[in-house]
Amino acid sequence: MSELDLTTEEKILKAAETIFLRDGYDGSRMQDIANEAGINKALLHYYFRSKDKLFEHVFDKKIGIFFPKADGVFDLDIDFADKIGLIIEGYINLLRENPYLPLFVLNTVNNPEKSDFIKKLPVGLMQKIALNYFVELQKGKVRSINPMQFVISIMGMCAFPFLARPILLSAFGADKEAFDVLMKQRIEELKLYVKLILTP
Amino acid sequence: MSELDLTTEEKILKAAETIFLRDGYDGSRMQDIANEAGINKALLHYYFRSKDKLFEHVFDKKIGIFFPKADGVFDLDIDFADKIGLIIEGYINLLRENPYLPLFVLNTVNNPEKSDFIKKLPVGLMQKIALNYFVELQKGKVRSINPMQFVISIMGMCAFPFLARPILLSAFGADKEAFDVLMKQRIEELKLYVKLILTP
DNA sequence: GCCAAGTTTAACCAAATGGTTAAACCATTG
DNA sequence: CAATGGTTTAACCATTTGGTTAAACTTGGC
Repeated sequence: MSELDLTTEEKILKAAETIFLRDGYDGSRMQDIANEAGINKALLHYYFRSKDKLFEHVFDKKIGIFFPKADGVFDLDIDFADKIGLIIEGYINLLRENPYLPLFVLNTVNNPEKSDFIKKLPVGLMQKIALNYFVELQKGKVRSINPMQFVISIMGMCAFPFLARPILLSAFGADKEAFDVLMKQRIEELKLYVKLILTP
Repeated sequence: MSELDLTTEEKILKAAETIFLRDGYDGSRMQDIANEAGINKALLHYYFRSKDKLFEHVFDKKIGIFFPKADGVFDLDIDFADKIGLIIEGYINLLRENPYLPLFVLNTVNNPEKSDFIKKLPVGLMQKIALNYFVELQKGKVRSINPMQFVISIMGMCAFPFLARPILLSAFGADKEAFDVLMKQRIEELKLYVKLILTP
């Protein structure tokens, strides 16, 4: 099935993702999305009634990617640090494929006009990590720090470079390829951090 | 000098900061800024010729805050880890006063239409930290990791919670006050992280 | 008091933008 | 083949938006 075999609805959604993620909600024009999809602007309103509705479709899809499940990890018979390491590896590789995702999600949840969307956030994994940290803490197996701080640190160290990419490229004079190498390297780097931080 | 004693230009700039930081460039209306400043919309164009020009003024001011200097720190006669600790403390307290600053800056530098602004970034401190890390590394005083990774981690762990605030409040059922407590606590938390990561 | 310069305002304008409508097109089915 | 229902388009509409203009207002110097 080639690119041209997509249904109109799929073409619209794909185009909407491209434009919304690149330009943000306010910066996106329905005409731009129509052009990107190679169709008439009125067709957008035929399939999705309004810009808001179309955006919500895109957001609902993307939010599930940004907040992955990773349930299986906690059933594995390995150290807590190794479980976190697996989550980090999966997450950075996910963001390497979706570099604009973090800024898109953060903009939406910080937009006063989109505050309803906050209820939709599937924060289960974040809570699960904090909870498991707490359990390990009780067992005296990890350093005594606030589990919430730990979760924030993990998420931030994974997502921040993708948010600040233009700054990093500018500060360190790197290019796209160098950035991707840096992110691959970062996986092992963060696994080390985690072991250091967790060791009581 | 009360709030009402501000000159018109100062009132405009203050209002523009409020609106641009809250709503972003595309989400901001010149009329909203005029209302916030308590003046006529045409006055905006009298003092600053266009929305772009006004935005640039705000950006130039804010970018200097987001990228602080902190030069003095490196002349102090203390451990490298303590120098980084001081920078972290200053930076988190800065962001506590300017919680919308990180998203504002990241949006601007990620905006394809504002790519020129990237040249303006005063990334001196970032480079200085990386360089000093490298020097310490030569002396065998810190763990052997990539200095760039270290800088990214520090920045990310400081700035990310302010970017993801709505997510954190949602995930952990916290309120504004709890968040600020968490950020104050985070200063000591990050100082600990740094010591752990740096110790060879 | 009055002139000149800077300041502020109301009214206005053209372009952009989200959305609508009615007609044309096309594929399926009786 | 023609009727039907879903699909696509061009043209159109109302509102919003950044920006302009010309007149009114204020202030400082003579």
